[in-house]
Amino acid sequence: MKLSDGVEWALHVTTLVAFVPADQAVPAARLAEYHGVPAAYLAKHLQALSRAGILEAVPGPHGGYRLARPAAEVTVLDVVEAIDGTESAFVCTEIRQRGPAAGPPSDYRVPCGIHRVMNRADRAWRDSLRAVTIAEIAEGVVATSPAHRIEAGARWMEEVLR
Amino acid sequence: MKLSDGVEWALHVTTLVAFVPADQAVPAARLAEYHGVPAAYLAKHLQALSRAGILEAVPGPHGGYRLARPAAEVTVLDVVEAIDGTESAFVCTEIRQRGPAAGPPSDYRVPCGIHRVMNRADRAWRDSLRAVTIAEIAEGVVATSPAHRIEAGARWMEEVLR
DNA sequence: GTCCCTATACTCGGATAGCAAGTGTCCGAGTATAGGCGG
DNA sequence: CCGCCTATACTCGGACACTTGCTATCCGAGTATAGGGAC
Repeated sequence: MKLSDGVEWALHVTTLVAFVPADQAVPAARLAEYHGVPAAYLAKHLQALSRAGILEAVPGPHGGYRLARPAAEVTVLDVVEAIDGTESAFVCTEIRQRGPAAGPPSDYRVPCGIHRVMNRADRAWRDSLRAVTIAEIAEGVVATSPAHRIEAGARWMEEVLR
Repeated sequence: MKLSDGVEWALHVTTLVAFVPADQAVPAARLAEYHGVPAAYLAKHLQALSRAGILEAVPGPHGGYRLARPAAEVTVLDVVEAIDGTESAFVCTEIRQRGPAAGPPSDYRVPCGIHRVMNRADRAWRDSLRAVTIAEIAEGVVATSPAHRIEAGARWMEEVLR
C-alpha cells in the first residue's frame, strides 16, 4: 500500500498557494517549476484540487490557481481525499460468506469483525489528518525555516506575480 | 491508495487457523477452499505469514499451517505488516529541497511539516491495528455468529483434520 | 510377530506470466489582454 | 484624444500512451507415512 506521489505534491502546492494574495493567481507551470516536478502531470492533480473546491482556477493571461477558501478552512485530509479518494483503503469483500461452510446472508447480520477493526483504524488515520489545517502547515514552514529561506521564497513569489 | 486483497485473506485465514489445535495443521488448499479464493495465490501470502513468524509451516502428509505462537500474541498489525510491509504509506521525497527557490541541505534541518503530519497519522493507524489481537477477533466471531454457524465451522474443521 | 527399508503421495517454497492502476504526456477550448483602427 | 474591435497569447481542461506493482499460476524440493520384505 503506497500513497500516490500526487498527494505529496498536492500538499506542498496547496501550502505554497496559501501565500498567494486572494486577488491574484499562480499558473500551474510556475508551481511545477518551483517544486521541480513535471508540469503536465502536476496539472492533472491541480484539476482534482479544483474539482474538490480547494483551489480556484482562473483562466486566461494573468490566470492560474489560488485558494478557493481560507487556508484555515482547508484540512490536510481535504487535500489527501481530493487526490486519493474518500474510500477506505481496506475493502471488505465478505469472503466469510463464501466457501463450503458458509450459510445464507441472514447468518451474517453482524458486520465482520475484521472489517470493524480496519474501519476504526482508517477513521483514526483520517481523524489525525483532519486535525491539521493548511494554515497551520504554512505557519510551521515560516516558523521553522531560516529567515533567508523565507525571503527567497517571497522574492520568487513576487517575481511570478509581477 | 488501496490495501492489497491479500491482507483481508491473511486476516481471515489467520483467524481461522487460530481454531486449529496446536499439534495439528491445515493445508493451504483447504484454507483456500474454505474462503473460496484461488489456492495458488493464497499460498503466496501464507508464505509471507510464515516468513513473518506468524504461521508455522509443517511439510509432508498431514502437514499444513498452524499458528507459530498463541493467537493472543498476534496483533492485527502483525498480519497486515507481514503482507503489506512495514513502511509508511506516505513517502516524503523532500521536494521542498528542489526547484529554483531551494537552498542548501543545511537550510532544512527541521523535518518537513507535511511529513510530520503524515507520519503521525500513519502511527495512529498502526496503533489502532496493534491494539487488537487475533484472539480477540476469533472471540468476536464466536460471540456474534449464530450457534449453527459455529457448529458448521467446527464440523468442517473436524472433517479437514481427520 | 517385529523391525527396517523403500516407494509413494502429499506438503510447502520460490520462480514465472498477465493485468490494472498510477505515472507521464499531449493537444484542444476558453478568456483577459494589448494593439490597431475608426470616429 | 477617446472608444471600440480584433487578433493574440496565455490559461485551464480532458483525452491518450507507458510503466510499475499487485494478481494469478505453475512446477520443483523436501518429508512423514504406508506398505512390503527380511529376520
